[in-house]
Amino acid sequence: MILSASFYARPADRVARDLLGCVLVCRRGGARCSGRIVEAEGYLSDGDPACHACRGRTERNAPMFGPPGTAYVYFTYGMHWLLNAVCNAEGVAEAVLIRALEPVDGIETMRRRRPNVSDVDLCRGPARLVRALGIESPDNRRDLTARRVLWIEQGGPLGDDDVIAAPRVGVGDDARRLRFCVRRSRYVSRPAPRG
DNA sequence: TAAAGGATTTTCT
DNA sequence: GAAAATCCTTTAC
Repeated sequence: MILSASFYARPADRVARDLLGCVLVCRRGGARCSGRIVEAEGYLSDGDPACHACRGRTERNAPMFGPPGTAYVYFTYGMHWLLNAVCNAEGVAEAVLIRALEPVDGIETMRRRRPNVSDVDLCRGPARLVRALGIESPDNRRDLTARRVLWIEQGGPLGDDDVIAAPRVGVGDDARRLRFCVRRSRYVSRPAPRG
């Protein structure tokens, strides 16, 4: 079952937790790839300096102000694309960064897209999973979710030991807020959060 | 195994 | 002009 907009119409920290175990599906170029979400990070609108929208709306972060369930894909560090799911009510700029997947379908396609990479590393990292799913393209700025190129399906229940809730230190020494990061035990993008 | 540094371009101040 | 929600390779231990 594909998650509805109402699933995302909540604070990003809650959505991040509930996205664990769900399956992210991407259909591009005739190939269908999917992976189970094992790490996600919520960015709240309430003064988080690491949130792209903390200084208001810009051309880049405009999708964050859109309806819940919108895909927000942006470019950073000169070479990486990152995927977010927009959360909370329309006009409230919150999102969940998808940080790592456990590959489910289309692994051969992922291997072609990421040659010379071990299976464990195919989707272990927010930029890595974007490459494995083939999301990088000139039409990144469009609403991939609404166009049904990209969607997230409901996952199975998680065990108590499956979920790790860890605060992540914000960007810069003056970070005033800890973001909420949730992970499962395998395929996490980093061994442990700082702080 | 861990740490450090380079790659590279968009965005905002 | 500086910083950025990162990744990959090299180097050191």
